[in-house]
Amino acid sequence: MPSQTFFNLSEEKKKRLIAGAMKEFSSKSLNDASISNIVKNSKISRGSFYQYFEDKKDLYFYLIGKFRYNYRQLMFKCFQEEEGDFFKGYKAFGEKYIRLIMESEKFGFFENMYMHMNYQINQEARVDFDHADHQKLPEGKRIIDVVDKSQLKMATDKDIIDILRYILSMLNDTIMEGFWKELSITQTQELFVKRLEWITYGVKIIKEKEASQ
Amino acid sequence: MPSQTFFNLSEEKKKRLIAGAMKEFSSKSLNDASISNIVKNSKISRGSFYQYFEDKKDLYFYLIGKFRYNYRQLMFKCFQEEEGDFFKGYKAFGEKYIRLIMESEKFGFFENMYMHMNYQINQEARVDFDHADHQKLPEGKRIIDVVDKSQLKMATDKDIIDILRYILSMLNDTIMEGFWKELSITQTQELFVKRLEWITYGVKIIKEKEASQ
DNA sequence: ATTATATGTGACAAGTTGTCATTAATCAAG
DNA sequence: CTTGATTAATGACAACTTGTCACATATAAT
Repeated sequence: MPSQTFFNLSEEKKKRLIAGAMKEFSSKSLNDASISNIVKNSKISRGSFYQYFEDKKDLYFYLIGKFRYNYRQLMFKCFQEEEGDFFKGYKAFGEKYIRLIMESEKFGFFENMYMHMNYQINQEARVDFDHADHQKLPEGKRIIDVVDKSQLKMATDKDIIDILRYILSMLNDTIMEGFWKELSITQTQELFVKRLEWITYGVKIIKEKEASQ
Repeated sequence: MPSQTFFNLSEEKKKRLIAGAMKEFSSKSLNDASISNIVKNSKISRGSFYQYFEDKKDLYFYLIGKFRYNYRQLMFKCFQEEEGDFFKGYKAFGEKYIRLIMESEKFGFFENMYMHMNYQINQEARVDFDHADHQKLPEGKRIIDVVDKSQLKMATDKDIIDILRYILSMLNDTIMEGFWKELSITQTQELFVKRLEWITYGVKIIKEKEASQ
């Protein structure tokens, strides 16, 4: 987490630093980016940088948190609008989310983020993120409360959360694939929906007699 | 790709170098590993290293190729044994594959590989791998020829390949999760089978009248 | 005006990578 | 053998990193 010193900074200086960092991270991965470049870009001294941030990762996670769309809020809204329908709700959410990421003016940043994101970093960032606790849903409501559980085969809340989370990781995978193969927004959305259909309805043809499965 | 010079090396020297590299990569990610350590470990000069490999990645991809289990062969065998049944075949393959990775004496190497693998690296390694062309199935047979397509909803071969490939990426995700959460082999296998069931049979309860879906 | 406290600074040690002129070993042919 | 030609090995080097730290400079509080 950035130090208090950083948050005390004048808006002008904070903006300068964020812009300098975004410039670097928009063309380079976390690993290839250098602090030297960032301090040059933002015209602050090296010593100051280390007064604000522990290291490069600390700054990067801060930026991810700052520019990460509030997907929980969006997901909540989509499920609500589709009256809890699992397929329709997630479809709406996924399509909107893909558009937000791929249409963002921070395209370069997100592209690098997705292409170079690994499990380790993702988990670390998530811990950071959860800890910050920005993202509480209104009135303590949880996504799971707005999903129509009667549609799903899962019995426990734990399994429902599991499947929701798993589809989120599928969505992220699909976005990566979209960036890598330079798919259009529409193509990426279609790929996502195809996979969502697989998971929702299954890939196997079930014959009448074994339909009890 | 390593240079011809590397392949011309005496077995002793090659082994020394591979061992020195494995030592480094077993406790560090690709990014944290240093060539300086590798050449120290294997007692070769810095200049020689660059005569054998373009850079750190070049060596790393070579090792991945070398130690990567021949999953295609294994997959082929499993589908054959289960008479092409999609669920049974992939279940058998996934369980065996998880055991191979997590029981390997190269655990540290694989753990680091999985935890720090990102889309970019994965794709680059795959290109390297495909190019090397080690891994041709016997007699030009393809996995798709041994899968019972009549069980699946997909109409085209392209879609079948897509779903097979997608489940492979789900399997890798599950292994990452296993490493991260320090799950046992059995727990990781169970998680995989649960997800495979989701994808195979769908997560949604289908009522009689809409069963035509 | 005088302490405290909070910020800003760049030179620095200790590390990294990739290169390259030079030296050493190996091989082929007269 | 000996002489060239090819191929391989070497470590010093420039050019970059990163994180630290003694010091300079603001700002606030008494």
